[in-house]
Amino acid sequence: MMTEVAMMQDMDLIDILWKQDIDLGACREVFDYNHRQKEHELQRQRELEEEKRLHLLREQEKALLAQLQLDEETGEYIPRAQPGAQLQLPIPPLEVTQNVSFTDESSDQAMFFDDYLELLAETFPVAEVENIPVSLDTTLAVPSSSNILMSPEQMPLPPDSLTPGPLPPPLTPLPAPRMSPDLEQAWMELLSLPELQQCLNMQMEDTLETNSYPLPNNPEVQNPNFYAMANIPEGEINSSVVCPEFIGTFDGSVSSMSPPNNFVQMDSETPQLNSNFSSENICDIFYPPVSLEGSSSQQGLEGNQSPTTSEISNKSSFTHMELYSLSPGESFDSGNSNPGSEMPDSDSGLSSNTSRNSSSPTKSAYGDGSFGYSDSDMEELDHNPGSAESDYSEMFSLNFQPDDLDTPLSISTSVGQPQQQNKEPKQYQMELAEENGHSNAPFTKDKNKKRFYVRLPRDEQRAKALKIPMSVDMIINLPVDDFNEMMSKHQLNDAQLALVRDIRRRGKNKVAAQNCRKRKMENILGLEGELDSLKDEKERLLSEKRQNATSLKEMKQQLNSLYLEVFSMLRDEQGNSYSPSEYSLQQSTNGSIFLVPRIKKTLKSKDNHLH
DNA sequence: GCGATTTGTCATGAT
DNA sequence: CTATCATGACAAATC
Repeated sequence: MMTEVAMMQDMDLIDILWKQDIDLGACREVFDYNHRQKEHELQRQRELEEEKRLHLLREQEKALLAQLQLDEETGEYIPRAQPGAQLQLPIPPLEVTQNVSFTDESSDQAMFFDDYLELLAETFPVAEVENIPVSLDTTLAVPSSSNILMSPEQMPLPPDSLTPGPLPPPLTPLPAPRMSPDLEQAWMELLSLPELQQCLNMQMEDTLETNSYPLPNNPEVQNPNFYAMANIPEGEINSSVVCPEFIGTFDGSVSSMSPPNNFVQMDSETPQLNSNFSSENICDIFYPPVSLEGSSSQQGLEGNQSPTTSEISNKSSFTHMELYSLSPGESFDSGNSNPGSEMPDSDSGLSSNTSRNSSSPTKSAYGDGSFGYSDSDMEELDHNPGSAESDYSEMFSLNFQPDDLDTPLSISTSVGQPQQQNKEPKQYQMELAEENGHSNAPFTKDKNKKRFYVRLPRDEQRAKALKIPMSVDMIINLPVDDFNEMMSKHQLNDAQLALVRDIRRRGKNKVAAQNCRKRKMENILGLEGELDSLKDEKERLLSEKRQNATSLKEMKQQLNSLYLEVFSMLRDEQGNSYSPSEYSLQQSTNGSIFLVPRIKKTLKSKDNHLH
């Protein structure tokens, strides 16, 4: 507790410094595409200033860290038993500063990673599409500007004493980003969706209005951050870049993670607030797990690591730990994920050398709790590009899917989360890709890996992702009047409205399809029953026919026998019997009976009639 | 792994 | 014109 108090004080100092930085000129303009070059210059100047500030901060933090030691299990800082060991790391303090600044930004209450994620989720959909490219450019143009807010570690550039020795190695070896061009292209396509743009614009306005952000004028500030955050997944590497410390600590893993150029640049370039924000978020996402997990699943890896690296990791984790300890990790998961669960993934990622490490943590953050979102995200991208959550999940999933979820998954499992959760994002992405019709290689690749989990209702996921304030049941089942009334009560952006309409349409159509199939089945059953009855009727009639034929035949026989009997009794004038072959008996209309010769039969009958 | 069935969704036409 | 319903067709999921 004592340590926390000290930390808070330190954070206040950092916060002040940070605000100063902001005042100095960390403006949204930095993100503006047009202002890139200007910003570039400004950033260089800022870098110098930042370095100075960083030194001050480092000293302060060092002092604090010297007294504090991170408890891996609890994630809390406690008075150091062995102060000497950790002294070497100035970087961790930097992270602390970041965290502090981060918290300060949010407000009195430290803004926790979860909060940021939520904010991201809310704002991202709104974020202007334009910002994205801008942010990228800016990042490229001004790599160092972020330093002010960002921990020096994050900054790739500063060769200063600030950067610890371990950092450089991982960075340099970083292979080309694993993100395939296809992924980037897919992502760009998503971003370029008109719906997404609308969403982004809409939400941007909303966020600006609602946001009590310390920076008064810069909506972009947030956007870039969010954007950067959103993009992070693509550039898993970026995260590593952003938080070189951890990377450095983790030998192979970090190296494996190659930050995409854009992402790296983005991180560095993002304006102070943004940069800090994004960097912090990223760091938080990735680091916390490391620090927390350090003992558990990653131990093996850590064990391999040199003691210095382990110490570094611990220190670095310090900031993250604080964040987690302070911030309710649960909130973090937009869906339901627990910070701890998330942590494992991230840790696994970090500890594991796989490039996904960074990505996995992010995923876990979203995916664990909200894999449901992943689907929604997928679809949201289709329908609603704006939803931050969806973006997150997608981005992560996209980034990670292609290569290897396996390793991270295993790690995550060690942490305690089921692998399935990790896989889910992929699956959702798959769906998304398919649904969207963006059958980019990354998306379609993994068709083999199909969902093992029970799929959550898509529309509910979508609704969650877009934070639609009513239940899907209500959306679907309310009468038109009530539905319109409800819609009028909630101010929804275009994306939300479109989604609500789609949900209602799909829901009703689903019911209609069910009824239709039910009716069809009923019709089939009815027709089958009718067929059976007709068959029975047929059988009955045939049987009756046969019976009638039999009786008819019998009657004919009786008649014939009777005829012969009568005929045999007839005698002519000489008393001879008539031959049945020569004569026949016929009855006239008046009832009299005539014996007619067969040959003359007709003639006789005529004669009889004539007479 | 494959085929059959179920289910969700979309497109389209009717109401 | 819009919303809803009905239904065939398709694809994914499930058995």
